[in-house]
Amino acid sequence: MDAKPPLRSPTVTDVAAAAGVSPMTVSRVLNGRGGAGEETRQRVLEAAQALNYRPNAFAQSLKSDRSNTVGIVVPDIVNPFFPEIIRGAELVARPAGYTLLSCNVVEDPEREEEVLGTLLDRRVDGVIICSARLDEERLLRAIAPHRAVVLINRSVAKRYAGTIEVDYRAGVEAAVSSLIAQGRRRFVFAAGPAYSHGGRKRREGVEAVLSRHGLALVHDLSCTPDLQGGIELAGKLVPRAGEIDAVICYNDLIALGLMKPFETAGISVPDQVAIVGCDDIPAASLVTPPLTTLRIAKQDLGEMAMRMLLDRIAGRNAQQGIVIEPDLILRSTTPSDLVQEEAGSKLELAAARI
Amino acid sequence: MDAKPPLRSPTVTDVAAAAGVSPMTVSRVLNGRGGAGEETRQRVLEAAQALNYRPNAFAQSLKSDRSNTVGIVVPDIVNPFFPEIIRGAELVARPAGYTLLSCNVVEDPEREEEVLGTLLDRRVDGVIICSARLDEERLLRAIAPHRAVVLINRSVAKRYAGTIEVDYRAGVEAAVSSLIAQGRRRFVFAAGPAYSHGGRKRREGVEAVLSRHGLALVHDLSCTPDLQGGIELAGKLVPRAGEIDAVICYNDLIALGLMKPFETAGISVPDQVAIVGCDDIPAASLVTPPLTTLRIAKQDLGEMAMRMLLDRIAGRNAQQGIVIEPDLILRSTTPSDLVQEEAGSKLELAAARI
DNA sequence: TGAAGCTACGTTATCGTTATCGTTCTTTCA
DNA sequence: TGAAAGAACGATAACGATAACGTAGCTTCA
Repeated sequence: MDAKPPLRSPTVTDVAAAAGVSPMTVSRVLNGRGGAGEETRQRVLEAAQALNYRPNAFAQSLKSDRSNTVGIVVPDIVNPFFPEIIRGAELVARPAGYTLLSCNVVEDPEREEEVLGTLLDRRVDGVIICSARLDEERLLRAIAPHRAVVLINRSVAKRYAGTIEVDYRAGVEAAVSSLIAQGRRRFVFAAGPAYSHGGRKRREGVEAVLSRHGLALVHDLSCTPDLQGGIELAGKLVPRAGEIDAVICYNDLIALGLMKPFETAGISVPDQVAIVGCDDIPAASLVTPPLTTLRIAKQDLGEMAMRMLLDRIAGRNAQQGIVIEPDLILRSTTPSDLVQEEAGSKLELAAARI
Repeated sequence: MDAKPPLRSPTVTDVAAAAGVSPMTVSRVLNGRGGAGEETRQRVLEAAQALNYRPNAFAQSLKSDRSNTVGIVVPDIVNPFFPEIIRGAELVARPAGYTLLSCNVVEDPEREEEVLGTLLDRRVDGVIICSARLDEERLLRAIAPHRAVVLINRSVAKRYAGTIEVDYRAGVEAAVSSLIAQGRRRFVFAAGPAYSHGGRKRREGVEAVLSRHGLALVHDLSCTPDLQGGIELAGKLVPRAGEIDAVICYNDLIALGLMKPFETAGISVPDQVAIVGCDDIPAASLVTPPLTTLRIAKQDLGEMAMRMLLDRIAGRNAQQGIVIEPDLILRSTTPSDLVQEEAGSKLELAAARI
């Protein structure tokens, strides 16, 4: 129990010496490949146990050309949307014998490229990329050398990657439709990062419904997809509050960022201005008034992505693209005759769209 | 640009062949060790570029016995406290040439042990462990084989690991003192995981101040350190609301979890019951009323931990233990004659304690 | 009884990199 | 002019694990 940091960890050779056999026999025993006598097997196992032997993953990977490691790249680990995805992915990866390497890109395309390179150096068996911010060409170049790729919220030619997309467009259409039904006409779209694929889908959803009603966006403003972005955006919107009556936000963080400044400025939500978020992060239901938003099954998303990735690594490219539908969660930042009960309330989108 | 997944990635030998030199020369050039002629250098660099060569990290690690990888273990990546720490750690690790392997333990000691083993298999050069949940003996056994270890919020004999601790005890004392000054007498401690070291410190802080005033805890209840835990705890506290006038919570999530049920039950916060959280996660300032809490510089914490770890990896064990002080952020879940302004308000603890 | 077949191992070679040492060729200066 | 020093590079071996093959000893049955 006197644990001093061991200068060198034991190798197969050490175990072999201790058990009085060849390294190969140790390998055979430890990998359960058979071809070793029962008595020898016991001796080897005891020796390995005694030395606290652990196979060197580098040596194994070098030989086998498989790292049993998969990567997941997220734009910002501090955004509550992503940790749940990571958790889902990990929940699937670990029982399958894979270690998950999660990489944070801090919303920086350069970093995204760099990180995909680092993952390549580590010879990951596959990568999941969430909300890739790179442009098409650089993205393709970055994923090309990878053995298996799954993209979340980004589409790309099928041969390059599997995709899982949230049908933001439909979700946003449901939200906007519901607001129009309640008489709102003067919409603002609080877009997130300009290069976001999901952001474009959301905008399409807003514009589609508006144009169907002969309306157009009053403002289309971009900001960073975090609380600070929402706060800054509020600075621009407050002076023009009279011109608007609804804000559709790229995500919940932006929406939450808007709320305090609006309250301070005496802009009442939802009476004067309605606010809709996206993602349904935990904080959305905690604030006052609780935030109307699009719920996405984040952990499921991570699990599905990882299952798809493992399939692709194994050469089974059965599922090429999955689309999941968000649920419109009506809370109190949008006016409503019937605000849903909080517990377990879900309005299936399919139903919500006409 | 026709990017089909390459069956085999190029090796030094491929580059060497392309440049008409030996593999050794390629290695020399790419590692900038000198000992290569300028003209040769150019040829090699061009060849490497053309083949899109990337050194195999496994082979390098196998030779050098260094992985340039460090691990960080957190109890729950979905708890907003931890992603900020991870981000801080990554911000320091990457420029130093290290890849960060972050592992999620889902509040399970078994998993913690398993994960430390996995990291060992990957031959990480060091590990940061946040809020280790393992008991002393198993923790020591688990960290012993690691080359360098830094513990966040857990102490252990100096020879085994560097430590960074938040002085929760002092922080909680400040919070409780301030409540007592305002006439609160009937305290509940909403403890988190029973095996949490930081939790014990917090309890000590509460009890120290209470006993100084001849008081004792009315209830000492444990729950999971997440929203759900707070909600469940509220179920127990609501019926006994008459017996209490202040709840000190293990963390903000528990505190936030209490608030909605309290509101629903007509228990007014802070008039009837004051609530104090811990961590100052973003949601704490967004809810109504905003949550009084202990602010911890989470990203700094991650950065410091990583710097300490890199020092230890390099053999510089200068800093053995660091203690950081939390700031008591007085918001509106505690009564106050002078509620602090939100922007930039910090009450330095040293000052807050008498 | 002896050839074939099987089991239980050991030997060798290999994955990709790089430290070490050796070789060749050029330069330098007594 | 020749010995010594240095520069530029190649050959070899090793990191740890294991696939492929080799071999010794035993069993089996014509």
